[in-house]
Amino acid sequence: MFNKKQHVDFQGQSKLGVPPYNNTDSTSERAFRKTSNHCPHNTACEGCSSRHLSLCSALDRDELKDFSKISIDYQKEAKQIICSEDEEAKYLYNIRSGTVRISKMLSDGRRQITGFLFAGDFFGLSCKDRYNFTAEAVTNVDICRFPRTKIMQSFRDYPNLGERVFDMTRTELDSTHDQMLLLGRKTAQEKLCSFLLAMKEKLGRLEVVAENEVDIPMSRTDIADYLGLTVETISRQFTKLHKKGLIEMEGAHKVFLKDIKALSALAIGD
Amino acid sequence: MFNKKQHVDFQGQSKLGVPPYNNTDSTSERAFRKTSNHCPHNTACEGCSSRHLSLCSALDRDELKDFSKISIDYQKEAKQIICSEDEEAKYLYNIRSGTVRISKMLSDGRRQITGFLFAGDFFGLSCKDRYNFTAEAVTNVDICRFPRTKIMQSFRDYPNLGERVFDMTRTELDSTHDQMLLLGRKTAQEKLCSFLLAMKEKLGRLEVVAENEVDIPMSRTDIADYLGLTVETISRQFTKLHKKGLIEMEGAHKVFLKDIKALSALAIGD
DNA sequence: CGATGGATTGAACTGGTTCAAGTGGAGTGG
DNA sequence: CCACTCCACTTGAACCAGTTCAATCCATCG
Repeated sequence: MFNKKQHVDFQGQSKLGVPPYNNTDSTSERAFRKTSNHCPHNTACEGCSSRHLSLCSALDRDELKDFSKISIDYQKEAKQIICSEDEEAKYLYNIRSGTVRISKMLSDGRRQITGFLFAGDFFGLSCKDRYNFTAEAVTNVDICRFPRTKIMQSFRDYPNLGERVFDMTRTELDSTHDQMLLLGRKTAQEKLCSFLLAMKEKLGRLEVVAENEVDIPMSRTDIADYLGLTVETISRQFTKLHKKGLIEMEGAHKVFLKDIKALSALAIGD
Repeated sequence: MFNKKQHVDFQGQSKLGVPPYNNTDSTSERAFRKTSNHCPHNTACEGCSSRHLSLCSALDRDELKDFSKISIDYQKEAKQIICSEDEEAKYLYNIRSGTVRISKMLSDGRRQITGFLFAGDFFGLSCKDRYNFTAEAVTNVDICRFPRTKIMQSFRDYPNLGERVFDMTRTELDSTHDQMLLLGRKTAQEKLCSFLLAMKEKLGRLEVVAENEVDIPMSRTDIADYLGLTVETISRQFTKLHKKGLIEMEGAHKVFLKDIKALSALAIGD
């Protein structure tokens, strides 16, 4: 695969499941220790530590060293734009830490967030030569960027890597179908329950927190635009779940899921 | 790529753009002549004519002959199930002619159709070992089926083929994002206009019909479940577009788009 | 010709939106 | 350290797009 190629662009997002390694703040340190999916070479090597994250386990150490050379790392502050719709799609991005939102807009400002991405996820893998989405930092983020032409060559050079990314793209496609069911057919309450459980699942792999605690990084507006609702509805549904005794809040962003079973049932409309 | 592999399952749908070749009814004959993307070996060879369709241009004639051996062709009548959610995911399916719907359900019967597939499209490409969707024949369909284990090996044997399928998967992922924007943020009218234009686009490649004619193969209920609306709303929106003079109907399934420009504007909320 | 099932139409209803006001916590500056 | 501002969030009340329920139409088929 990838021996010859015309389309070298990118668009796609996938959960890669390997949190940042060389991040120095304590949360991320703990986060790294939590996952079992760290540097597969058992050496905390340079490649794994800084360049490509989740992709590293598809490569051996020497391959990794070469592969790392084509990327650059940098930061974006919360609310900054990483790339915009219709901009030339030059790069594949891999998130090393923080939260990113991927969105699309209608001309009158209506916005749909198609996904939230976390440490280990990548995006920018499309077949078009322009991004057809906007990516923005929700929190401060560490990013790793690969020129799309070069990474397409890497997929050819390292078939395991290409195969890994293909796997992740298919997994991502699966989850967009779940999201379509949510957007098209679930009620506001079902949507919010599904969201909270999905966040617990995703963030649970990256952060060490109490069993049923979820630290939601994004605003109510973001949640609304992700679930196809308004801020007001999100707020009311939080209140409703609280009154039912299913969740406890601490500020607007820390949620304790008091009854996972009941929330799961609500999430699928049982 | 695809030199070694653990996950060999499938889930995904992609537009491949090559209509059936050896189909004998006149519509399909014309359809075939319409596309320029036919047998790339200029021989109307056995492989291209019956087994794999859209994938054939990624292979030379000998490769194609081998590749064809792993598939079997068969038919399904309208309304029959091709594969079901939670059933063991043994096959990748390629549609040779007809229309298929891919859907997901909630336990109380609410249904979301995540996509309609036509000649040249494939599905069943997931990372899970069970399908997480149901595929049903909307019209009578000719299908070509590949055991997933064997086709994964084919991707390794013929890198061009694997790369082609990867491309198609990414394209499919792109279009699911457009659909999420539609489901989450568009009004009923915008949804129907978007749908009609998308159908014109897709079917226009497969059928020879008058410039602005669209022959919609699916029922109002299917359209509703695809757009996240009810049958009644679909019906009312058809009437509304007709009264505005933007479309003309002939029976419930033949639509003439009288003003593509206006419909396009309505589709994106301008 | 009556039966069956999809499509349309009408009328009442409602979940979620819209608009508007109020609350609370973090940051700023006097 | 307090007052002031800002902005995200919450709450309330009126509204409405789309749903629900019910009746009817209409094409096909035995």
